[in-house]
Amino acid sequence: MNQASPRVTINDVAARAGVSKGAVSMAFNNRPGVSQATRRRIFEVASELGWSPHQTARSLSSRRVDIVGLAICRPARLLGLEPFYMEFISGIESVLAERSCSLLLRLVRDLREEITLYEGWWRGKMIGGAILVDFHDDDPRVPALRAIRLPAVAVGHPSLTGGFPSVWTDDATAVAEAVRYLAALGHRRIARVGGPAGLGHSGIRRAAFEAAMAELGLGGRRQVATGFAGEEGARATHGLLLTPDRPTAIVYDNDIMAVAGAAVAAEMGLTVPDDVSLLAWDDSQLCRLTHPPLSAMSHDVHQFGGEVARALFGVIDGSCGESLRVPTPSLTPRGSTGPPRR
Amino acid sequence: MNQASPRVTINDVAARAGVSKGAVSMAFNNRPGVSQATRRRIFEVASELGWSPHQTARSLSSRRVDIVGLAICRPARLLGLEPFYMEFISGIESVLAERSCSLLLRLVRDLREEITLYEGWWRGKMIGGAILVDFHDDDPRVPALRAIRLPAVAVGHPSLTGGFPSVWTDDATAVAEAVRYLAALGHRRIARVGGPAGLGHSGIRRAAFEAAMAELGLGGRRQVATGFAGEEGARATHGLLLTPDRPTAIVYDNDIMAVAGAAVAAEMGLTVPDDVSLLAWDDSQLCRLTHPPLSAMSHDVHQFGGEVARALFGVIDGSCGESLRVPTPSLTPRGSTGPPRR
DNA sequence: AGCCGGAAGTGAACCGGTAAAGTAGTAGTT
DNA sequence: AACTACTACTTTACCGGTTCACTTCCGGCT
Repeated sequence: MNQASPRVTINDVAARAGVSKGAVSMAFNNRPGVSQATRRRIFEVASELGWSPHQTARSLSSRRVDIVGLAICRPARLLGLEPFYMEFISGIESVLAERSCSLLLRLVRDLREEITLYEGWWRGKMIGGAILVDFHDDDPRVPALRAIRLPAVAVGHPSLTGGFPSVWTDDATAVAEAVRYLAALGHRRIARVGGPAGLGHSGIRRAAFEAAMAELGLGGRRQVATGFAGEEGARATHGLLLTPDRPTAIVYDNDIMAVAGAAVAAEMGLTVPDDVSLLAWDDSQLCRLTHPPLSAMSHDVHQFGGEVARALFGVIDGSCGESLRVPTPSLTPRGSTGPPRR
Repeated sequence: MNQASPRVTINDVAARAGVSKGAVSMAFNNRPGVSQATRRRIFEVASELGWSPHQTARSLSSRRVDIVGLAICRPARLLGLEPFYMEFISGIESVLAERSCSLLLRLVRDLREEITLYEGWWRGKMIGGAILVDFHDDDPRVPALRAIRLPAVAVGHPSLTGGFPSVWTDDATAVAEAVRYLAALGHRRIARVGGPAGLGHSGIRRAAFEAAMAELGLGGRRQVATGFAGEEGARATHGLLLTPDRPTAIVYDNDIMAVAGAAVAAEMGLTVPDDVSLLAWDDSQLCRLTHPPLSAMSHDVHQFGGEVARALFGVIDGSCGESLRVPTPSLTPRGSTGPPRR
């Protein structure tokens, strides 16, 4: 009866198995140097005693940490809504778990806080590497985190991530496809509701939209830069639909804004897609829960997260520091897009 | 020129500041024993050298960890949609950050995996405590995690959490309020679309619904136990609305299912709320993005998360191990509920 | 018999901090 | 002057692993 089993350490296991603690260590890191028989005995004793290696001690001496950090800088209320992140995180996890790594998550309010956080985590050796998201133009994280040599993978077009290896989707091509699709349906007044102006990928999409519209000879296009929140999407949609030559199709930068846009259209007595076509982005299940279901530029966010995690491992163990492009979001037409009413 | 500045440790700081490393340690943990002047000098040197204490080493000797664990066991795709969790997490974070703690997050597939994970985390001293969510009837986590003495706070009614201090909302009262509200509007055939049968809080709500209906003398009530996914909510709604004496009001267990329910109603040509009233639960912003906006039993999930974190600190430092009830979800009527059509 | 090589295992030195006991030095008390 | 009480440190022993140089032991080869 181990009445008070205070804390069992590698020493207890070693003693009980009749070996030195070095042997136990070797056994548990399956390194050569212990016979099969001894190895087995050590494992038996360990499970008998309910011992697992103390991660903290382990990483102190081995100088590797099985934790990666992720800071997300968006208002909390907004994050909850955005299906993207949870799915992204779950994708990351799925790969981390393979290596029994864990994810340290923090929601921050601004980039300064994010920088401070990463500095602390990295200098304090709490994390082995980090995942950086939501790049801005002239992102202050780039110089700050390069300076401390934080091993990191960025999410976003390589032109934005200032030298951090990145994983990205070809948003420009996807936007062009979206525009061409709507144009092919007969739309000529196409608008776009995008994320904040300073945000890198919003900028890319914005430019791509301009270019695609120009190429098709479609003037009068309108783009709105807003947040990512549903309410902002609603406001933007409202604004667009109240203009005299209102657009007959709207492309959104995420799901939430598109859903909000659909509600606004309904409220204004407009029929989707006859009066206005709506095209969402990301394509979470949310798109299938509305009526009509939303057409979307869809991509596999879960897998995307997985690739990011894999890339990070490449950076951490130095085996690979290349950027990686994952499949371009592809058009998934549903009920919310169609030819404009005559 | 520190060409290769390999790693600066407390020793370097101590040496450079002309004190012992003990002094540096005291200064950085603002403990008495160093004069203001020395303290200041130590900080100067530290920032000059870009040193922060090595968290791993620190927690090895001080035997405290500034990390708390959270495992969530729901299908990934589903999690992304559920606004609840992100908001909950952000609430937790807001309190953790005050103590510069971090959150270790993991998504698991089943309770066995969750148990294994917590055991590993706790035995490996990776976490100082944990947050347990989604209790089931006879939850296997209870005996397993009590056995290893994991400091934890549970989310859910104390009757479910097997002795773990818990933070909970009075769902039973809220359900009763919901039912009485709908009955007062004139509804007599009220249905409920709930979460999985085995899930603790679903059970509580289910029983409360039964009781409230019985009390009002309303028979013919119907409850469906399903998942939490939108599609499941849609299917359940579909089923309910196709019955001959279809309900005139439906209460959902979360936002997503209610949104999906609204789409189903629209698809079937039913008007909300005239033909059918819909009442959501949790009340994320999603409820305000549909048309009509969804009435909901709303509560402050962000704050709820915060209380959970605070309770966990109480458990970890032994100052408090009491369960805590936070405000009961309150009715927020919007456009999706109204009197039934004559 | 003597030598070599490899497998199995030991022991001690770390990793970078914290904590607690010990030491000056200084001021106040009687 | 001797004793006490503090403050401001220093010293030293951990915390619980990993790593690496070094010993043993054993079989095979010449």
